[in-house]
Amino acid sequence: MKEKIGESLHKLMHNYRHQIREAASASGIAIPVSHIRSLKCIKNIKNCSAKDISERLSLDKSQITRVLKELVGAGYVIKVRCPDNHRSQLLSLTQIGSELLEKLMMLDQLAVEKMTKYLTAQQIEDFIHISEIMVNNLDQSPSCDKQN
Amino acid sequence: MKEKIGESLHKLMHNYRHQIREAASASGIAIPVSHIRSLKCIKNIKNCSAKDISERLSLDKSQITRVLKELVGAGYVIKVRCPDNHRSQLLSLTQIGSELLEKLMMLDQLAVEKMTKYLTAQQIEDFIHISEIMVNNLDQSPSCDKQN
DNA sequence: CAAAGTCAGTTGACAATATCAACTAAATTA
DNA sequence: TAATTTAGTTGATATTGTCAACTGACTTTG
Repeated sequence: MKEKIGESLHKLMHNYRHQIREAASASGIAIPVSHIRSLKCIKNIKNCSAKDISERLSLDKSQITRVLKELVGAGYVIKVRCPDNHRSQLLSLTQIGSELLEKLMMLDQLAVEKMTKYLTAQQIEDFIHISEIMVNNLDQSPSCDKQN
Repeated sequence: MKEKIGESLHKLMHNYRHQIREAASASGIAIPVSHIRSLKCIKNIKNCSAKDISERLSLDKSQITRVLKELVGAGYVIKVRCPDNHRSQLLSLTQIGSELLEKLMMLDQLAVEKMTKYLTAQQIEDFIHISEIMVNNLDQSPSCDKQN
């Protein structure tokens, strides 16, 4: 049984991402998933910096740099030098960035609704809980001393 | 709560794939995950064709063509024209392909063991079951009439 | 204070995964 | 036989992931 878990995850992930992209593009929004995830971080993290996103999403900081470059370029996000620490820079959503994210989050919610059809709240909760346990089990990987 | 599911999945997937890659490369094997998944298909599907892999893994057939090209080039897989249907070609593992896959599957099993630590068999089963429900919920996507 | 180290972010290079469209050759069917 | 379908290939390109070297700003420490 256990050995099916890997393929289940791959497939689920594939379908979920597909659903998100599809829904966005069906609404005339063309934006990669990583951009969406980054936007969410900026909204949810107080005084969010690039590093915060990188950590929250477990993505390489170089990837975040590039995502932000596009989001800033498109006018969805602005960077402000952090007044008390010139190394980091505070990110915030612009007006249109907020509006975009709002739409995207609605679409994401629809995707989740569709995905979790036939499931009870308890099942969903358990699922997330187990996911988190597994994430933690893998996180303290012995070869993960790098804290980038 | 529900809204956390997306990020949980992303993170879990990221860690799981990382674990697999890491374990393989720690054993001196350098091979992408998609190659491993394809090898598994060839082993598990009787008279496996490229199309079978593409369907089983929900991957684009062009991706499979390329993966197979490398696996054949590396001597892990051989293609034989299907005697009764010259359009398709039967895939099978070579000796070293089988040996490689055997090692890889052991590593994968270790990864799964690590990932599912602290989880009961029941929890794992439930998790997989719920995953499958969600996969199905997303599968009959209205915009998925393409049966590539 | 100045050299050495740390930290946040950037850049370049590249590997791996995903998507789409046009194409070939073989098989089906109408 | 002509039209269509099927399996696989190829080319192009987008997205995601990884690594290493680098800059500029802070911190530590001698």
